[in-house]
Amino acid sequence: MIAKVSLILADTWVQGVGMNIGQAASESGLAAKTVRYYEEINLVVPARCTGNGYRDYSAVDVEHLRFLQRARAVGFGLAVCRELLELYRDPARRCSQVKALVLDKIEEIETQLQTLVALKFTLMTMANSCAGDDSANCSIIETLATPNTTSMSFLLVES
Amino acid sequence: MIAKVSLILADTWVQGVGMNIGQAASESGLAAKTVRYYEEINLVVPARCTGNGYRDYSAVDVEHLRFLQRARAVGFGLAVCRELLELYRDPARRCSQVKALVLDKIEEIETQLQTLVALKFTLMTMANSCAGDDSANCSIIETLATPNTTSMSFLLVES
DNA sequence: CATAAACCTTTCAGTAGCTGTAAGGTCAAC
DNA sequence: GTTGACCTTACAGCTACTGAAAGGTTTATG
Repeated sequence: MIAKVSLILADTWVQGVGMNIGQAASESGLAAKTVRYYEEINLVVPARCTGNGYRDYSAVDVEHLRFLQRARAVGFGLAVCRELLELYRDPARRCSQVKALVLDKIEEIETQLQTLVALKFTLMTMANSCAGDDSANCSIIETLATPNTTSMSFLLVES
Repeated sequence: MIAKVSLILADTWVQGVGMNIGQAASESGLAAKTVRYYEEINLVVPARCTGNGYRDYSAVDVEHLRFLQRARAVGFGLAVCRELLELYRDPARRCSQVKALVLDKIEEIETQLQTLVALKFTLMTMANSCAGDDSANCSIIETLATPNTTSMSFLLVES
């Protein structure tokens, strides 16, 4: 009897209730490989069809995938995305927790911006002082080869 | 006779002529592990002491390591660093080749800057619209969960 | 009904540029 | 002689995927 019931359950469950990975991927804006990867690291773990072993994504799964896609698109790393997703799922979350993560990220980006602006300035200084002709004399190469306090000194700050 | 000569050569060559990796690292501003890595990928390959197998860096090796340190510090990837180092070593280089690499890098940084500015803008918009209090209602979470044409639409450009 | 295209599955390796760890050999000083 | 600071190799891990190989399933078409 038990075996029979199991068989019936299995039969009715061969074709998944939700969608295959391809559709979940296109609906969430992620690559199918990325979606599999998110399962591997336990971010979004779908059900499985018993018949063919295909992944079976529910509407909620896709919602979570889309959430992750957006969180990644604004620059959060996967560790923070995981936190954000947990907060999203948690009805007892506090808004301040979310905001703190965003403010941290803004600060991080601010730091990156300052670094990039400094790099750009240095590179433009180099380029401007360089003839760019066919000779072997190159002020850029010289700057890279020789300690030059004028144009590279501020880079010491980040070391 | 031959064996004897070899032994003499080995004896006179046990202690390297240059310096050990530790000193080469500190003189170039790189970590010793990084210097070993640069050898592994054939960027700077030092001689070896025959006695103990220690790496033996010449003054020229250290010059090259320092060059790489500077090139990395202004943001070049290792592939471009390799090109720059080859140009540095090449007396037949043309200055324009060097300048082209720098101009490419400036353009790349410009793109990154634009991306980061856009991200920062989005995140600040999110943060500003968020109370950051103890309630579960959070406009940031809502923005990430729901397609919001107002604050996230421009991110579609980079996809 | 056969077959080909378009799906799906797993596993492994690779990307960039290191960094950490383990397990050990060598050297200089006290 | 022994302690501590150096050096060696080799392997694993980090981020966030991506590509490729080798195969099973489903669907559309002739």
